Amino acid sequence: MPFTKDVKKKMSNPKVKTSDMLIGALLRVPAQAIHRRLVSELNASGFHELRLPHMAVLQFPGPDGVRPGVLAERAGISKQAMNQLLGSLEGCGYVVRSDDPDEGRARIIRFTERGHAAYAKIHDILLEIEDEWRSELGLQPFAQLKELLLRVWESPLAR
Amino acid sequence: MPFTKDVKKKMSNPKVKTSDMLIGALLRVPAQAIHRRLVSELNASGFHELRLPHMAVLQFPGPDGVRPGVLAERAGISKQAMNQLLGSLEGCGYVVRSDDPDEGRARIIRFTERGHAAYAKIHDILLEIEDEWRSELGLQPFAQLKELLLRVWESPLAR
DNA sequence: CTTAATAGTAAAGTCCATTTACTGTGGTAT
DNA sequence: ATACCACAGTAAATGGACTTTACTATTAAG
Repeated sequence: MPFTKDVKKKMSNPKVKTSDMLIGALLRVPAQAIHRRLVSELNASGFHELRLPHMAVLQFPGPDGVRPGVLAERAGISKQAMNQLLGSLEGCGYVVRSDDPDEGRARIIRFTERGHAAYAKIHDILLEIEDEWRSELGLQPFAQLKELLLRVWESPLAR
Repeated sequence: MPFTKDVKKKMSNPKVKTSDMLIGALLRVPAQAIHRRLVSELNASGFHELRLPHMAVLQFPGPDGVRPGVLAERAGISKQAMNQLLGSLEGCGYVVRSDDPDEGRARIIRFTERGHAAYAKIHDILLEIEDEWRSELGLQPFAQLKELLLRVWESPLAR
């Protein structure tokens, strides 16, 4: 009875100027919204074990064929934390940890069928979100936004 | 089926097309980078108690004069979680929780001097980051990027 | 063969957030 | 007015997630 499904109420939004909003908030809020939506839509699609932290593993470009240490570095968490997440995902049947045939001390993450399905679903949801953004912003401005963000991605700013 | 075959091993792929990267990753990576930098620069500037979760409180437009419940809603966490963070910040001397003179059941968060200093520092760091982005992208493209993100902010996409 | 470096793992501890439950205030309808 | 209910905030227990510290196993260098 307490805490009904938190429905986002209207945040009273008095006209804001570009100069008021700093790039931190401008990036953070929509990124967070996408993140949350990913999890809730995945849960609704039968992948009910997946939680927000698991997204650190499923992040682009995905864990398939990658070593745990690399995944940890990508996500910006310790190897131990990543290993725990991988254990959790392995327990739910999304990935398997197999030995690297070339290096005895290394392991390699592989998707299971279920893992592949979840990753494909994430891709679908993201395409869906892109469609919404495209119709809200317009085709050309949206392309421009992605282009600008890609320039950021390729620069040292994103490190 | 992973959605790209060519970049699954190495991130060092030099030429990436806009269509390959989805908006989720394009937003997430720089937002994360900013977040981490905020914490580490704050720590280095004498605010050594501040951790990543505390940013949920210090997020724009800040907690000064706001009620706990509103802060919780902004950050997308429960009132209890927010209350715990506020308790932590109060313990470190960043904020105080005072009673609302108008409504007996409400409380109001106020910055201490130290809190104001930390918030100002965050603002400085963000301005610093904006400068870097501006010189990397160019003045006009950067303004365009912020303008586009502001349109997203004002739309239902960011909810 | 010894030593050092690397990849991964395990256990303990800490920090954070959710669940559940409670107090106190404000409004409203009988 | 009393009763009732919704709302703002708080508190304790629980569970989850990440870090620190420490360990094993493999590889490479001397």
